[in-house]
Amino acid sequence: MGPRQIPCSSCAVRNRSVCGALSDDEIARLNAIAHFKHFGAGSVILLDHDEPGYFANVVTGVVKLTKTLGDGRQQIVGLQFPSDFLGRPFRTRSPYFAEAASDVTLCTFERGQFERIVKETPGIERRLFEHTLDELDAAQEWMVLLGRKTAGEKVASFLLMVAKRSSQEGCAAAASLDLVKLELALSRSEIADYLGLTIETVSRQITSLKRRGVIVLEGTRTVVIPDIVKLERLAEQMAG
Amino acid sequence: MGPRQIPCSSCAVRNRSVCGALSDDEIARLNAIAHFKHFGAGSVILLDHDEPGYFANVVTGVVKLTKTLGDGRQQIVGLQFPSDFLGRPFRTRSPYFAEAASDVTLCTFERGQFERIVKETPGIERRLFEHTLDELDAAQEWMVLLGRKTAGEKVASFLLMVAKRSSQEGCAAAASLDLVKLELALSRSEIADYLGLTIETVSRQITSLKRRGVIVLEGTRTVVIPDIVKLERLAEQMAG
DNA sequence: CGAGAGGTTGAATGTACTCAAGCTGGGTGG
DNA sequence: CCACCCAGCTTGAGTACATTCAACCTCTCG
Repeated sequence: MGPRQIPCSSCAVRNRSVCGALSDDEIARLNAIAHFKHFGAGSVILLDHDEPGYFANVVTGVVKLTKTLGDGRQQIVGLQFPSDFLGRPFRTRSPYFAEAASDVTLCTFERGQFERIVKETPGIERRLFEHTLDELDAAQEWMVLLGRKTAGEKVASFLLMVAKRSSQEGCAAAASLDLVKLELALSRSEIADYLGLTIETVSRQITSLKRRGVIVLEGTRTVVIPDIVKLERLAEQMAG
Repeated sequence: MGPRQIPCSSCAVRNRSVCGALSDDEIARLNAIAHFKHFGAGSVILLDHDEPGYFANVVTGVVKLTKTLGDGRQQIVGLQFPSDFLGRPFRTRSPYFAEAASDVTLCTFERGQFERIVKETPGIERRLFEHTLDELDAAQEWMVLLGRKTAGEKVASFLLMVAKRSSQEGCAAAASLDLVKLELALSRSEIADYLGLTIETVSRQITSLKRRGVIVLEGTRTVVIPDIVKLERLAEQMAG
């Protein structure tokens, strides 16, 4: 948990994270308080209703944000990929439970120090604001999925979303759109909690996509998408 | 559409809106560019994918924010009550369709002028940020409802949310919690679009609540809640 | 080789949807 | 003043989609 292992200049998420578009001086100040932290798949990052000790950029891996009802029903309300920012500025309590969906590396900033720097550097606050707006857009987009899409459309939309976020990581290399290959960070049960479905329904829909040749499975977590346009059509109108 | 008809000092939403906690100077600058606009129930406030000409505080009435799928399926992704802020700062295109659910009064700020003032007064940007965080919280809370709650729980949760937001308006007077009376701004069809249900299901659930004495209807849009605690229980576990 | 977690598949069930008819209240015109 | 109309809402019957319950498969790990 020592100081960051790599300089910001060679950080994989430097440009897309809140650190993007900051001046050298601003970066330097953040760098001074940054510490890398590693979390094994399944480990808890942030407790519900807890006061988080730090903010963080996701550097590698996927973090899932979960809300739970009194009787145990769960809903994943957000997935964070590399370059996403973890933590609510100006809020003392976390509204969700954060857990490492895969092995995760975070670039953390101790709460008090971070808030002090933010107060003095308006550029950072602006970046945080933009990230929050992105999160809001994603949440409202997902509301449409949860409220109005069929199980088939939900699963197709989920695969598309993962494909898009994953291809961002490897720069624009995978932007060719043909023959996308992706690794699912989530189990079937987690996918179900993200889509508002049950495990069995998710499994059946994935099988159905496989049978129709829309996707090819290698094992249970590696998905190849031969024709992403076909999948896109299925994400909005399952009939097509 | 002239300049604001009332001074900020006597504005009904002054304290809770983005104008709250601003200095006299900051308020004065906003006031200088503020214009009231009225919208009849059902009229369009903002087109999907459009570049909005202004930002605004909701002063009276309710604004609904809608997203639509290719085949016409709709989902309301947000409801804005008095003191809520309309418009995405730093974004040029609106991600949703905004419509007056009831008669609405907005306190508008012309886009360019507003952005100039925001740039010069960090206090305002901070307030906008806080409002965006509230919106994100609400969206994620609603994701749980859409993904994991039953029809009965959804309708109960909806009534509770309206009760809470409405009682805020009349100060804390209605905070007594006993015998809450509220006016629904939304039609059954709009409630359905907010809850991810059909008209018929919403109607049946409301009827069921009525039969069980949890609510009393006066006409179709006025709801009396004799025992709000009972409704709260139904919002999380319909069995209870 | 056995155990167990994660995943798939099958059959039966149930919740919410669809389709359809009927009701209610406000507004209009005869 | 009443009859009529229409939109919004309610109610009913049948259906479909996703869920539940259960069995089985498959891989990994000890």
